[in-house]
Amino acid sequence: MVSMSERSSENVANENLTETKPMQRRTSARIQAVKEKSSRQKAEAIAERDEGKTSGSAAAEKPKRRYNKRSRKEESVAVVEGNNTVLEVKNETVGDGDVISEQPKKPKGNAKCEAMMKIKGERENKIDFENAADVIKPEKTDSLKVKETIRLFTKHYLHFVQEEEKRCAKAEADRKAAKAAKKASKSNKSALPEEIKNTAKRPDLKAITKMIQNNEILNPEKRVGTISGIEVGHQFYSRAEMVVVGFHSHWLNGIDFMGQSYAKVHKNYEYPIAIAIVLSGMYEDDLDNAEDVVYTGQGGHNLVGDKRQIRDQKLERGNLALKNCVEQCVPVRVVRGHESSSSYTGKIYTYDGLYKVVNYWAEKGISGFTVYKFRLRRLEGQPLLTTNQVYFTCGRVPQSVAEIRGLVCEDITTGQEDMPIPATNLVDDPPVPPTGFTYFKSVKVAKNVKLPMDATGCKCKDKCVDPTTCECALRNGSDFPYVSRDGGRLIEAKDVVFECGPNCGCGPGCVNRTSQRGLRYRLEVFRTAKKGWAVRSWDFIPSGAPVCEYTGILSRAEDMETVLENNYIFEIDCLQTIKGIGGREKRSTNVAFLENLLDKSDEQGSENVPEYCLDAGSTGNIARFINHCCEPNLFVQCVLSTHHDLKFARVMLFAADNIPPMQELTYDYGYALDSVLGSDGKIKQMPCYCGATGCRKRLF
DNA sequence: CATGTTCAGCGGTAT
DNA sequence: ACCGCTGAACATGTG
Repeated sequence: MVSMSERSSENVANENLTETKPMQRRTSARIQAVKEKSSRQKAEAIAERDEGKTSGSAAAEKPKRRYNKRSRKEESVAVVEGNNTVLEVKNETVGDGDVISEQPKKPKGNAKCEAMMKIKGERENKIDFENAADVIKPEKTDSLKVKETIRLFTKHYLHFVQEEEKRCAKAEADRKAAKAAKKASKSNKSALPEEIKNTAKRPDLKAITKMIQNNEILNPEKRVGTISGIEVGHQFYSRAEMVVVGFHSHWLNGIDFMGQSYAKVHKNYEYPIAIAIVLSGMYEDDLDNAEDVVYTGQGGHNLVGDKRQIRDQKLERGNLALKNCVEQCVPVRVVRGHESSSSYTGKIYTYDGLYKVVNYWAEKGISGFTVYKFRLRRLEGQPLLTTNQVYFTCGRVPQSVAEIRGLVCEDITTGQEDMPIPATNLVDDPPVPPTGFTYFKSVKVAKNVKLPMDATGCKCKDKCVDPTTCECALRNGSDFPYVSRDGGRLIEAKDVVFECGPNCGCGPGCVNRTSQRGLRYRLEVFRTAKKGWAVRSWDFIPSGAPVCEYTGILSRAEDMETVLENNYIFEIDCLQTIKGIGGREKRSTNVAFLENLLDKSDEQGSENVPEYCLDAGSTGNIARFINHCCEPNLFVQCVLSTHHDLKFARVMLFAADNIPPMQELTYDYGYALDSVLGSDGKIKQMPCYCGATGCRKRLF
């Protein structure tokens, strides 16, 4: 290998990317990052930069950038760490499944059951501060695994939604064609079957099947007790989500139990035993039942809406399993279903903790048939089942301007957005509104930047539907990147999304213009104690939905280098991300059209650093208030519509998860550690206060 | 808003 | 290998 110092600046650009990274003269925060971070490499990199400076080579003419990109957290003060994690340990330890399964078979009587609870209590108290870090380590990855598994599920789900939408569109087209054909030849009764097969209406179930086939189900083995990574209060947005994380293995049944087959593996129980139940149609009014529940067993239902019994229930299947739980003191995971607009399915399921099956009895139900009833009591020592967890969002989300506490500005957008964005401040005294910027809804272009507008459009009319003919769909790999459902959702993160633009024949309602329709959710800017301003939504945001664009002044990156300490600069690093140079995650799917674009940019000798950036320092939209998080709920997606130049790609933020109301919106700023240089030329560090379990502890 | 249809993995049983 | 249980999700129908 040629040693670094022997390289001339001219051949730098031709070197392979990994090697050239330390050679970059321009200190772009993300790009300059050295991926493998041995200190030796770092030292070499710095030495290289110094050399470039003094030698006056061509590359060195480009001055160092002295600002910190989007590092507005400098106002932040000291961090308090630890408290939260300790709490988490407590939560996790209570009701730990292993503790339960260690118990001998068939403890007799209640005394032993009580003893079990006590054992757990002692364990909980034993956890000390020093060991806490070790204990929670696996929990961190487990909760992340849960999140990732659900994201994977959503991806499959949206994929099947799209297939379904395609099928419906085709069916519709066929039907129209058939009608037209009939009109054309009236007498002819050529029997084109009007009825189109109604299959596969359940994309959620398709997604489950897919994940089973791919071995993507988390915790495929059933187990008693808690599931690591799923805390009390966890919200599921469909039954299917519970299946794919191994929390409740049926998408239909209320009672999940371990059958005889488990007797071979875990001999300490008499099977079947129930492990998880779903309380559906539980009305929010009977709060008294929160800790105490009377659950009706399964069987004998007529399986239709009127919910009437038509046969006697028998002590078998789930009922038998619950009975065995009484006798063997097996705790049961309890999930409650709630009607809620805060979900794409209209329902939310909350994990409300472990319950003990106290006793059971048979009685004659309303219709005169035998039903089994089970009294469940919530185990002690678990996180409180607060009103908020039962009512989650209700009551907390303001319904009108008058209800907003700490209001400091009614609408920071000055009426530009379709809905007002209020700002609140319950932190400062006196409460101050956000200042020092001008709200501007869309991107402004700097005087010395010429934005191309040369995208050739598709020839579709009204709405693009056929991905095999729509030119814009073809650019995305012969599929639209969005589904229409829920107002448009991105199926998965892409290198770049090609949307329809001004030269397309379709109208604004086209699914391939999903990110062009402005704000869809009632957002709020609120003041935090440690992180400055932050953003949250009053509405539920489904995973894959567009949240907002990052706007600012579209400027040449090199013009920014004279600016000191501008913390609101977003480098348009789409190209670099695709090439795998940047700090952001590499995405999937390479499409022929995109390959073409990349080749073209290579011919132009396009850089390994972003040429353009969005400066939201003085002018910008809501996105400039969104904080960084190491485990964020939004992701960055580059979008092209008016042109096909990756250097000027629009920057959109999409929901990475289903986001409940009032949860802070965050994305990963994408810094590589040690990639930002201060005005003194030294590596600058910035602590991260995001509070995620997997926090890197430093922003850069 | 009520009613109806379809969905597919599982636990158990028979082979 | 087969069969029946199960109630969620969603489409369709009705006033």
